Amino acid sequence: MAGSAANTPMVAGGELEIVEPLCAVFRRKLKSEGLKYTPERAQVLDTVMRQDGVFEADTILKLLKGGKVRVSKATVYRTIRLLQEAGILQRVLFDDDPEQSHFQLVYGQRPHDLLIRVDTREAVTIQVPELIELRDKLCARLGLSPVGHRLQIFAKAKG
Amino acid sequence: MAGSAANTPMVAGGELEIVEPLCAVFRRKLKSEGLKYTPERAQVLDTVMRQDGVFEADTILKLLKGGKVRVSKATVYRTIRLLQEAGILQRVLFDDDPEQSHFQLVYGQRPHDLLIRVDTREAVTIQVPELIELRDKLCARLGLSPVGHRLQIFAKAKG
DNA sequence: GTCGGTGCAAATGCTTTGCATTGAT
DNA sequence: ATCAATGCAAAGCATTTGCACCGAC
Repeated sequence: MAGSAANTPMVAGGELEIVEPLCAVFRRKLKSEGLKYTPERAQVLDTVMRQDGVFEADTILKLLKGGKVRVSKATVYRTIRLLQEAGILQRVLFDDDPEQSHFQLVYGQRPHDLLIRVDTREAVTIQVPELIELRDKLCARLGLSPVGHRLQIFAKAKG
Repeated sequence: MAGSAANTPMVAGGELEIVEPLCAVFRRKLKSEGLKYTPERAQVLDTVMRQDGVFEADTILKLLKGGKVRVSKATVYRTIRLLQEAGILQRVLFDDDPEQSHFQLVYGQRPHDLLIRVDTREAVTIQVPELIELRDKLCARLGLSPVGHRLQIFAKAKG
């Protein structure tokens, strides 16, 4: 199975197979906890969805300034937390910035792994299907159920 | 290649093949930047080395209270940063604790991946040799040199 | 003897929270 | 109509920094 074209790690461009609209996922999560789908939350989700790659809470806040709906800093943070719980967002770790939290979209079941160029600080989303196999096999051997994973590969220009 | 015993992911207990004493690694890094190997830095390194799995700056600080050498909070943080730069420590991400940074030892060339139990919040070090192959292959295809990686697998008790 | 390191405490900056008011269901 | 969500600003907290003194090379 190794080496087949379909199983080869691929860099995912922007093409995304969205099985279900993200807002539906979010609404479901909210409803399941008796929470409300407010215009502010909708607006935050909308802005988050437009993000490409890794972003920060502050970025979202700034993008929302001047939008149709006024959203406060507190609500941005509160909503980001909800989006994490909903499995829509995931925090990402950057070694050189302990202060700020970084996020990425991880909607759908497919994990979005990252290739981070240490020379350019550029982060590209990649997909490594074999990793999921590996992960599931390992969990099975330990008698555990995989819940998810997170991979970051660090690389630099050859030379 | 999949399925061969030698290549199967393994849980690494505590057995560590240390090729070179950690303090030698640290001293070399310090010397290379014209920095000094002080008793405080030695003490922080010593305490860090005793840690098993993931720990926090605050833990180190508390363990150092009452030790032979008095080490301040500032020095603990400054030293942890140096240890990160030296490739001895790496930050680890916990989704539910954005405030505090978590660290783990990553001395030696072997990456220390983590299996995190979401039910018990327990973190176990694992080794996944196939991942390195995968990583190197992917980088090669993109014309990049792998520098390192970080993997966290989240799992819970089966049921 | 020099120059960087340490300790202290104050500053920093992201994130969270309390409370009065507003708004979704 | 009700009960939770929002906004504001203040609080909270891990981490960083300025400065006077101390110690390794």
